[in-house]
Formats: sequence, structure tokens, C-alpha cells
Amino acid sequence: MLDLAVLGLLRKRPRHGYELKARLVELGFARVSFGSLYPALRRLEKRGLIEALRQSGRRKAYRLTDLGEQEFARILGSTDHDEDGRFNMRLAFFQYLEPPARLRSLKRRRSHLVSRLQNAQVALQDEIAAGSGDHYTAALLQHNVASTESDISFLDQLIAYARSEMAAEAPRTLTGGKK
Amino acid sequence: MLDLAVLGLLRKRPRHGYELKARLVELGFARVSFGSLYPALRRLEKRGLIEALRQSGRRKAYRLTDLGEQEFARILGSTDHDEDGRFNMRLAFFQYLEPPARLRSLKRRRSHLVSRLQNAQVALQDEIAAGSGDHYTAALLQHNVASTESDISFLDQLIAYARSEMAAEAPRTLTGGKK
DNA sequence: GACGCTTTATATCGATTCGATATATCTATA
DNA sequence: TATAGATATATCGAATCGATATAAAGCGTC
Repeated sequence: MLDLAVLGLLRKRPRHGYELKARLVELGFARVSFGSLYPALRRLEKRGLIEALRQSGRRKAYRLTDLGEQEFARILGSTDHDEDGRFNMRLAFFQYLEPPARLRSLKRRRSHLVSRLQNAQVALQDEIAAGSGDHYTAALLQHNVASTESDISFLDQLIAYARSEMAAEAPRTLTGGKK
Repeated sequence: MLDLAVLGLLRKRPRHGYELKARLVELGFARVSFGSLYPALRRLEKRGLIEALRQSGRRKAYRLTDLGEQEFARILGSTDHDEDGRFNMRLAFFQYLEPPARLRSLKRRRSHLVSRLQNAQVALQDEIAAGSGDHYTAALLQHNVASTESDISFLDQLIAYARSEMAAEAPRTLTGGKK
């Protein structure tokens, strides 16, 4: 996932490690640590996907190479492994995906969340049925259900938006699109 | 975090690895893998915190030792490092914490989320101000804000509950508690 | 009752990531 | 120019990931 993040952020403009970290925090990926980021930079450099532009003082800015751009497109285009952080990272780079690919990715994510919701609902019902009497465990399970529901409705908004984009972009329907 | 999870689940009753994994999934910790779980079991066994009860076929159930129970209490009592999964795991074992410790933990978590919310709000405003025009990045940042807000109100409910527990349990006020 | 099939269950392993610590460089300011 | 705090990179053992291997148990079915 870090590879995608680094390549994606460098696609816009060169940055050094510290800047990358700062942007990741802004985007909500506070978990990525320097202990994974710096090794990732060296890994990517060794693979020729990014290259260093030596600069002032201690900073070492990197830029994306052509090879790196290809690899970024490849990772972004590959079917996503359904994990929360993974999906959100992908979302941050949706601008680099074609609208149809966006829609596919969103639908896939949605169905994953729906099945997660079902599991969460069952777990909650089982807990209530078992009547263990632990309010906090029940609250945790209730929260899992609620936040998954909220994620699904968030996705539904995105799906609606992606559909409208496609309608606007490819107006080759009988109605004869405008613009 | 896995250590806390394993010890906490075994505190209730003996289980084998596969059962532990299943319960973790129910509780919403789908991310823990067998590749971390089984090594963790051996680590904990070597430290004398759990011990195996050989059983039918391939299953190897473990039970918590006295030493393990002490260590569990120690970990649960130690100040939590603010990370989402960490906190939720703790919540799953709140039943083993004293009400005042519960309240302290909840408040600490709340203030952490409030500062995260502020950062998320700033990031969203900055993105809007920058006017990059990428709807998906903006949506991601908006979602970060919304879900953090929702987490805070979830915590507020828990805090209210924890307060009511303490009021009910230690009714040594002037009003003279009932029960 | 032996044949496949799926589920249950543990193990293993290289690569990645964590988390804590160390250290160097800038910047302000007194 | 000392000192402090923010910026920036590096390092390293331990934990975790994720994918794969293996094997026993359960189960229909012919």
C-alpha cells in the first residue's frame, strides 16, 4: 500500500520523505511510520520507479520516473484487495483512474462492505441473544454496525457521483447528450 | 495489541487459535492474520502466560495461567497508546477494568479524537481553498471529518454510561444512594 | 467404506511495517 | 553564539502481513 501512496503523491510533484508523511497524515493515513516510509523510498529508488533530486541541506526530494508512472498505473488498475486503508488510498488517487474503473472499484468495495455489515449484524444479535451483560462489548458491536452502514452510504454517494460523471462524459445515448 | 487480545479472550475460557481468530473477526478485528496469531501464541506460551491443553485431533486449546492473568491486567491498566484498533480492543475488555479507569480511558480517547477532528477539518478546508477540483480527495477528507465526529459522539455515549455506572456503584453522596 | 469435497486447523516464511531511538540540520531568539 | 524547538533522515529488532502448504475432520454419495 505504501508503494501506491508514494508513487501517487509523487505523480503530482516531487516531495521529500517528511513531506510525504505530512500529506499522508492530512489524508487520514496517520498510521504510516517513518520506519516504513524511508525504507520504501529506497526500495522504490532501487527499482528505478523514483529518483532523488539532491537538494538543500538534509532534504532529499524524489521525483517519479516514467517507469514509476507506469507502475503506479498498474497498481492503481489492479483489482483491489479489500482492506479499509487500501481502499481509501485508492480513493485518494481516483483522479488518475478512468470513470468506468472508478465505478467498478466503488461497486466492489460496496459489496464487500455489505457482507461485512451482515457479519457485524449477526455478531451483534448473537451477543444480545447470549446476554453476557457486558455493555461495552455490545456497544463496540453496535458501533461496528453503525460505522459500516455509514461507510456504505458514503459509498452510495460516490457511486451516484461516478455515474453522473460517466453520463456527462459519454453522452452517446438516444437522447443525444448535451455539451 | 495481539497479546492483549489473546490474553483477554482466554481470560473468559480456553480456546484454540482458530477460535480466537473467529472471535476477533466477530469483534471487528478482521485484520489479525494467522501469520501473527500463531507466533503470538507460541510467544505467550514461552513466557508462561498461557499453556496448551492438548486435545482432540489437530486442535490445540490454550488456557490463561495466573501469570498471564497478571500480565493481562497490567497491559489493560497501562496508559493506552492512541491508535484506533488498540482502543477498540481495550473496549472489548472494559469489563475487566474498574469504572474509574474506564472513564479515564474514555476521556483520553475523546481528547485524542478531538484533536484528530481538528486536523481533519483543517485538511478539508485547505483542500477546498486550494481548489484542486478533485472531488474524490475532497470526499475522502469530508468522510474523515464525518467519521471522526461520529466516533466522538459514540464516545460521549460511553462516557455518559461510565459516569452513570460510577454514580450507581459508589453512592456515598449526600443524597444517599439507592440500592 | 472408499471416494472426493469443503471446512476446520495449524504451521511456515520472506517481505513489509511498526515503534522507538539516534542523530543531523535548519530557524528563531535572547 | 548558545540554546531550544522544529525539521528531516536513518536505523534496527520485533511484530505483522499475506500467501502458501499441509493435514485432519466432517460429509454426502455411489
